[in-house]
Amino acid sequence: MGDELETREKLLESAMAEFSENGYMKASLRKICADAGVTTGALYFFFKNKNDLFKAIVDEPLKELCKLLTEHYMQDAQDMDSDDPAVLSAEYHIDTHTDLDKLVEYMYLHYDVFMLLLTGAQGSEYENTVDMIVDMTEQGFRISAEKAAAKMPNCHVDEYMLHWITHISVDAYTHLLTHERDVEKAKLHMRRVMEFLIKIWFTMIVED
Amino acid sequence: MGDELETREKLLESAMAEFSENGYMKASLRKICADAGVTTGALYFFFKNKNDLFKAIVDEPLKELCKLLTEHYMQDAQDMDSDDPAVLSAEYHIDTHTDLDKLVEYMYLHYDVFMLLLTGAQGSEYENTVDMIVDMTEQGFRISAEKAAAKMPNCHVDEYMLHWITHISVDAYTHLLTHERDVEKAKLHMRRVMEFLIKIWFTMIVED
Amino acid sequence: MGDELETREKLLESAMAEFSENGYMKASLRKICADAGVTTGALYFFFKNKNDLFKAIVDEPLKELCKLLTEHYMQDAQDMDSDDPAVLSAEYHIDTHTDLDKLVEYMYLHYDVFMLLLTGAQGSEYENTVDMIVDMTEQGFRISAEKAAAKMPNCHVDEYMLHWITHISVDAYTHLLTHERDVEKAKLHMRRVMEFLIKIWFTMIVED
Amino acid sequence: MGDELETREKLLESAMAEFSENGYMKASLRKICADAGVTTGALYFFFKNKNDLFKAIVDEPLKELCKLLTEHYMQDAQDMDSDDPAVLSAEYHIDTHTDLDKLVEYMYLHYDVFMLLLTGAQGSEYENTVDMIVDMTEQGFRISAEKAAAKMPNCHVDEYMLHWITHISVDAYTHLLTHERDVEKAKLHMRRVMEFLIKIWFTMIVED
DNA sequence: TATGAATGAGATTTCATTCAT
DNA sequence: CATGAATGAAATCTCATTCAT
Repeated sequence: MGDELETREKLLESAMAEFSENGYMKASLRKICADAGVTTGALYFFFKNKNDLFKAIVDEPLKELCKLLTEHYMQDAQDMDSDDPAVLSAEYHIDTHTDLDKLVEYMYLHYDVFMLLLTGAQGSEYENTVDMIVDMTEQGFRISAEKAAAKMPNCHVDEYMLHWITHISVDAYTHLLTHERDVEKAKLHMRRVMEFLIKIWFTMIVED
Repeated sequence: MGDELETREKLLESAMAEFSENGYMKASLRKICADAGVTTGALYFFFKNKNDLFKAIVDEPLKELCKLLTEHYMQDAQDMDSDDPAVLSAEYHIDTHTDLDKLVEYMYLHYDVFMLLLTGAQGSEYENTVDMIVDMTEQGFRISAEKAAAKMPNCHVDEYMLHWITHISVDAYTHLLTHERDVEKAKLHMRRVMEFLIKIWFTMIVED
Repeated sequence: MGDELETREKLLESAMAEFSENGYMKASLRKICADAGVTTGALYFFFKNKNDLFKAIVDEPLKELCKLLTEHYMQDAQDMDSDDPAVLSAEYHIDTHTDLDKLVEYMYLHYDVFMLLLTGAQGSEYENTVDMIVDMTEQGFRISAEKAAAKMPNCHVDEYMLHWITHISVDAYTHLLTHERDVEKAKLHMRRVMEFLIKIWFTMIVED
Repeated sequence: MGDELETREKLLESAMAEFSENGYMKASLRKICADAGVTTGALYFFFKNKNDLFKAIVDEPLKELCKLLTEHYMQDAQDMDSDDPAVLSAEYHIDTHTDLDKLVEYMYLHYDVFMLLLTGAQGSEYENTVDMIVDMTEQGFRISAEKAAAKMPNCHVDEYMLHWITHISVDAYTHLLTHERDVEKAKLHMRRVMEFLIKIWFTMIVED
């Protein structure tokens, strides 16, 4: 009993280790199997191929992350509908963005997985994960930004700045993961970074 | 005449294409040779190995870029020695940083090479080029920032913000290359991005 | 059934043939695989690399040979401790060295392997096998010779003659293998050769 | 003037070094050319191919050695025609074999060449040089031995012992070269070795 | 004389994947 | 569920040799 899961689990563990150490491309399935104490046949019983094995490690955490992000951006956009003129101030958003702590917490809960996704996915179907998240984020940002711009006379959203601010906003998380292993410290860093990102955020709305 | 250079040049061309399309690791020397219309032996007459071929493409532009960067950071640090209190204002630096146009111009002059270096060097000896540039930049930033901090009472440089601002400053160039192919537009984008980076820059100096 | 061993065995067979014909260095793994009717991948399932394949052929017989030699030299040295003055006579040793028949027999049992080891190992980790055996033998000879010298007034072992006699003693076996395929005849040859080697043996002990 | 010879000579020198270091097979013509400061084309102007280059180094000394050997063996055989019964004694030959000093001297005059021939010729047309010398020697030995046997009633030459004694006689020179770099010491060693070889020599003549 | 370029065949090794059992 | 065996294609690299100039 449990033996069925054990092999699969052992494979996932050694795959995690190998992928993290060498990245998707250079990772060797042979080594993963050897480390798990099974032969390649076993691996191919549980997983369709190399990519499928990678997916089994990263897909769920990634999906959950996307869910959290979507929720956050939707809330953000909704807030912008408020009549309160404060929604156009950085301070307002700095206060409301405390929910991003949850995001940091989740990422550090699956620290290894996200490190892998962000730094070792080249060659797999996840190699464009960051781009994908950036795209998602950009859509969220655009909606909010356009709502904000509508409240300001003769203003519109500058496309390049939207791109770039989105990019560094997402990138801030990658940077955090790769430079700070401690969750609590990470949250503190991120709060300060977020403060400045929000301040910059409004600069993407420019006069016509 | 010209035949002497032709094969080497053809190899460099098809190598450029293959490396750009597939990245260093997945690039196939066979394909490079086939595309150049020669045998693998010919390649090994001109280049020691795969890495050496890559180096032949990227090394010189990279060296020149580093030179430009070093010069810029040295000038920057020197400016900070001025008694003019304006050196502590963002505006001053926004004006003096127009020389970064030259950097953008140089990068776009070798657009393909820098795209390759920044996005496809994994597996080669250049896989840490971005980190290396970030390190260089961080040293430059730290010197200037400490000089600025010395002029402000009870202030010091925050390490994490230094890291992060350095990172996004360097990253801004990668982002530019990957999102804007036109040099002139690129220069305009970069000027605006730089404005905000400079504004943020002073926020890394915090009260004790 | 039996199929499991077949491929590995076929590979060892064709490897034996190819190594014997061309020596380790010139031997082609491609040819070995082709002769065995499998692809190179199959070879690398069973053997780590070219050297490992060679080892699989020669290691065990070599180890056994070393064991036999060690036993012989230890017995020899022990005999020298005897108070019987006959131990200083060639005749005594000619009688006691009949156990070397076993050595010849063992070598002819693995005739091909020892031919390969002695004449075709250049380039492999076994290229110094003969030197190694000579070293082992020299140690054995030295111990016995010094014991003998101790029994003779004002005598010591001459180093060069020790070297040389050791060398031709070991070499006698190589010579035997390369010049006589029949075991029984080989044993007869070796007995006569041994007679003379023993006679020479005492000449390495010279007056001070 | 002399430039023509210079390149050829430089090639021979670096070839000597490379062959000695790596043996014929592993030696790289590229490296030889590089070390000589020329390109492969130059090499192929002076030498037909790799083997021809090797030949240019070793052929003349080898031919001279063969001449010396032939002369020695012819003299030896002639001596045997003497009516002096002393020719059947070891002592007689120990005295007359002083001319072998010349042989040792010649070999040490071309020390590197003979070392190369004896230990690094595998793969070249000279890989059987030792065998060839053994064959020559065997012919010489056989003639002398048969003349000696004719003087002794009911005696004949034992083939295997003839083989073996020939072999170790030739081998003694290889052993000398590989174990003693000093000519004078080498001559002393060889005299002692020769003494015993001559003593053994007569044992190849056995009763019918 | 010698260069510089190029050939073409070969080497060993690694890999993800498949499949009968 | 898992093994052990095998595939087959591809990888990088090395080499002696050739040849136009």
